[in-house]
Amino acid sequence: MPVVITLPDGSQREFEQSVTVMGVANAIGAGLAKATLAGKVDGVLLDASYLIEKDVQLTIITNKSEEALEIIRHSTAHLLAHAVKQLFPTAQVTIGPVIENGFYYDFSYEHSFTLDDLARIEKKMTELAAENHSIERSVMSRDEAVAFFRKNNEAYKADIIEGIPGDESLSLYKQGDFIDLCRGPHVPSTGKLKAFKLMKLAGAYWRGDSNNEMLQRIYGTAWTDKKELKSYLIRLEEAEKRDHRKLAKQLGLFHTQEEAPGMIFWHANGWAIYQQVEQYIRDVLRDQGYQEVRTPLIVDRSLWEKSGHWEKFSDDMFTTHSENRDYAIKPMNCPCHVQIYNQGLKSHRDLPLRMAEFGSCHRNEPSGTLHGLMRLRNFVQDDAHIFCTEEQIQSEVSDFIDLLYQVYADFGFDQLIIKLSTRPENRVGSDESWDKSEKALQQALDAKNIEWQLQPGEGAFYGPKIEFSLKDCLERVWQCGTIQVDFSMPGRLGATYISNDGSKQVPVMLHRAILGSLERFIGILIEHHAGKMPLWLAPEQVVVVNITDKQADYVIKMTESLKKHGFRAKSDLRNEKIGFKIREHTLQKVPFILVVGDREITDNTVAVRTRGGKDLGSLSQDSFFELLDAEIAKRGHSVLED
RNA sequence: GCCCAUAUAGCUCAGGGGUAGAGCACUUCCUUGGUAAGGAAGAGGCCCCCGGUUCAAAUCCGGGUAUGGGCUCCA
Repeated sequence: MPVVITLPDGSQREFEQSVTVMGVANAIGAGLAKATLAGKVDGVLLDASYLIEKDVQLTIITNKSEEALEIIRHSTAHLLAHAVKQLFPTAQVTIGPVIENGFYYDFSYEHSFTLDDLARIEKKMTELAAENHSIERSVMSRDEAVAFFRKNNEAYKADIIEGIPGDESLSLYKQGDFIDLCRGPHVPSTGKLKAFKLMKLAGAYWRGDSNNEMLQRIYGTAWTDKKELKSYLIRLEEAEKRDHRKLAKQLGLFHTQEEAPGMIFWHANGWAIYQQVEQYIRDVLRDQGYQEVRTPLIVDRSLWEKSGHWEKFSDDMFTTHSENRDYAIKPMNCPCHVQIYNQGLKSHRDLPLRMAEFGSCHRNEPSGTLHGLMRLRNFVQDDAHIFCTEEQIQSEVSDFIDLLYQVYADFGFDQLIIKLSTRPENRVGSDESWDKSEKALQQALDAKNIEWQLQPGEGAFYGPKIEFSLKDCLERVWQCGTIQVDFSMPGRLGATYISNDGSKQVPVMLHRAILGSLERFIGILIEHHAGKMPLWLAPEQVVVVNITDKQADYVIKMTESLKKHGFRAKSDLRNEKIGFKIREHTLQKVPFILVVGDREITDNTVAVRTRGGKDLGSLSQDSFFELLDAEIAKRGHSVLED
């Protein structure tokens, strides 16, 4: 039967009979055929070997196509498994998906792979690619496939297939003597895979369940050509230079040590940033009608039993005792806030009541999860709880989201990842309340045209939540802000208010944080700015340097004047050449360097240089102060930056 | 918590069964130099901790701890 193929440019080609994607490419030209990786047939990605039997729209996928990378990475994952099976025949394959910038493959193998093995595997992959094995698709029934993989001692694969409905047929891909179950599509032959690199070894639980065996995961990256690969590796290297732990050492921000794992020793420079952030949020919250409070660090176990945390999280809480009483070091502030709320009778007229605290919390996080400033055992949140009625949830959530966006913009963030997590299986509260509050959260997001992802079943046991996340320098996602509805705790801890009909009611509680952990937020902030903090946050804003000893008095006077005006400034009077001092302060990322020589003294000015190396010329003290004030007022919206 | 790797001077790192190495930083001296490294000399080490093997361990082996990369978890 003749088929008509419509190409992306609208042109049509007619074939006498059914034709493969590759066949069409060949008909168009040998060059295209050589470049063909796969085809998109009526919008569906399929192998180049796919036989077209009816009239279709066809896009030939080559290296230049948007879809090429995914296919290449997928095929490279297979190439990895192929190589591993050749070198380690008793290793069992499991799954090997494509991820951002690459792929991984999980293996079960009696011995641990070493870094040397990794190099050997990569070499074998290169060989297999050079041998240019054709990659052939075939189809099996589910039961055949199970039997096939069982026979080949691939228990994991067989398990995966057994989970697939029995009436479905499955596609298998064969390259050389390696056969894997796969949906496809794949490149036509291993020779198409030219730019890949194995990146790291890691452990990963079978089926993502920590009760299961730990498999060995090999991560790799793959690109359309060597140049792309190289530029990716360079980008990675650059990103690693922005690591907040590295910058913390270089800039003297904080340190950690063995005696206090998961806790931070803030140095003067880091603490200056921290204080700016905290004070900024404090001002914002006060303007938004929050009251700031302070509650104890250590609280009797009985309160945590009442709140339900003891039962669920006692293993993760630090405890202490004295005079036959057990205490927990608080892992969160909310039960204490309810205690403040409970002092004195509350009326519906008091609601919404917004209570904030920069409370220091401790959680005994598992050792393997600690990570720089991002995941700690001691952290401070810009935590607050809003006691309100169910009717007030929506507007409180809406106001909160507006506030959060405003704050993030002030810090220079515009890319947020937003997720809505809904009711989990184990939960408290009526379905009606869940319906209402999930809807309130969703509507608040939708009303602002915010893009968000749904995470069904991922809510807390006491209510649904919205999470606001940012990425670190290596694109890892960290939750920062959040707003959570809580139906449970106010009731458990006896919070009530008198409603307008005179009856006692239990308020709803909204847990909310804009930045989340200040430590984590500052970590991301450091990476986001690569250590070059915007002027309002910079630990040292200005350094005044003399050229020779002659200008020392003028420099000291200038520095004092800067300090008096509230700027963070210091003098550098060391007996060093001006170039040396400039280099040092530039590397320390001080936003402004003021150079004072005899000329400046004569003219009563300062020569202003930015850390980006820009010369702003000689300015009078007043005009420089104006420049600083204007720049500070812009916060993260600055355009002057370097 | 689990898997893998790492731990040497203040920092970045090299080395390796028998006096511990470099660069930068630091101290002192010389130098007073106009926009990213002036010169010379000097000082600096529980080679993460605890065991074992060995005539001898920083080095090899075992166990801890911390850190890094993942996985799981995250009120």
